[in-house]
Amino acid sequence: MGVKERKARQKKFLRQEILDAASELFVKEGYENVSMRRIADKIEYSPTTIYLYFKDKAELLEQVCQETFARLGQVLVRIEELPGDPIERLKRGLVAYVKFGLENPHHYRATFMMPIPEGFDEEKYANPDSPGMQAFDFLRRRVYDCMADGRFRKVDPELVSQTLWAGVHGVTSLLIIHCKGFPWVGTDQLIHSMVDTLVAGLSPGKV
Amino acid sequence: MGVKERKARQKKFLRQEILDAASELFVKEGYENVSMRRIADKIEYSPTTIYLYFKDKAELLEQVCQETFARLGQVLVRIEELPGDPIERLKRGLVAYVKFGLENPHHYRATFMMPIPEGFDEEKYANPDSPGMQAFDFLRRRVYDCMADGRFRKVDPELVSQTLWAGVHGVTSLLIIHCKGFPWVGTDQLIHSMVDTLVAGLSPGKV
DNA sequence: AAATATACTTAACGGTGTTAAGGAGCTTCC
DNA sequence: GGAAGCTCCTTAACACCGTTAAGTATATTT
Repeated sequence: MGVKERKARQKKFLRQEILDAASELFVKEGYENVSMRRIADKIEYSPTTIYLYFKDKAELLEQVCQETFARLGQVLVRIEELPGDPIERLKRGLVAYVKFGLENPHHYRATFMMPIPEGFDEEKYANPDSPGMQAFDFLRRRVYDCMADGRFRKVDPELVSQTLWAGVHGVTSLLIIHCKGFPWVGTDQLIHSMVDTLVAGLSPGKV
Repeated sequence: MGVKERKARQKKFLRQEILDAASELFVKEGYENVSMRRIADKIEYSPTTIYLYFKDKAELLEQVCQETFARLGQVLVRIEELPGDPIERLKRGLVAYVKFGLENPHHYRATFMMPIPEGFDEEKYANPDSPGMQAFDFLRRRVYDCMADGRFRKVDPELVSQTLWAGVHGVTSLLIIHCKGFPWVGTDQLIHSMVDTLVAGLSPGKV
């Protein structure tokens, strides 16, 4: 009587196939250029089949992005395991965040640069198990480490974490859009300038 | 023989009416919810008429955004005229930038958070007379002031300007998206934390 | 009065996300 | 064994979208 299980497996398989097809198109073409019909074509099912597995396009792409951001989590975990100065570990994490964003520009854009769709399931974002939240928790821990070590001034660690996030997000999103014709300094230069400047500004000893 | 002039005036008038209608819809509904047809409805012309005045939707909305960002320029000019400490003037400008973005979220998003449309007229952005570039020039001048006054460490002022921009852009765009459910600290707190931290990090005397 | 130019419209193309209704094929039950 | 029901998927359609080609009415020029 393993029939039920096989069917369940098959359902799960197709679901994953949809996710994979969507992700691949998404990476290549970006949010506005991947349509439900094109995804359907790719997996050789009718477009409406996708709706049996995902509520709508927004949910599908949200899942795709979650899969991707889970990989960021892995990167950060690896950094967390490395030994080192709390400041250095924080900096490494921040730089890794930007690089990850630049390597997955479409996923990054869909996640952090698009308006929340109307069905604003607040829980999704608040959910502490979501990859995004886990990434932020990594940052928060690094901030606590730095404070515990006396390497940061003692101010609200939540505020500090959000400031750092906003900083690296600023670099990431600006470089993703990358207004052409603008006389940019080098990418790495800008990333490190942001990280170093913020960390310096948070350090004790001055004003 | 003022007929030609009258006609030219009328053309200009309709062009402006299209811009105004687009801007109003844009403010209320955001990029993806303002369609050429809805703009046309609003001014009681057929949709195709718009194409006699603007190449496509991207150009129309770009013009709308330019009009809006020209207002940011005015705000910054006013700040530039105020007396004060170079650091204070810089900070005021940075804070004004974020507030402006938060007051015009859809325009801000269209300008700095959307992929450049395919017709990537590089000159448009590079053009030093564009409102965006003028705003950046304001920032650049403030940075030079701070350096000349010895209030900033002497590093590449271009890099510093871009770092500051990325910082305020990060706060602005994050607050515009404003992932619901996330335990944000206060808006003003975050803005000032970013500005103060960056400025502190750029100040001489440490590290 | 005829020809031309201007300003606008109608109709259409090819695309989009999404839903309602229907149809095969398998499972269950009388 | 056959009827009923359930699962999974498809076809067809709706209501939009940006954009273009072709046509029309009005005003200007010749």
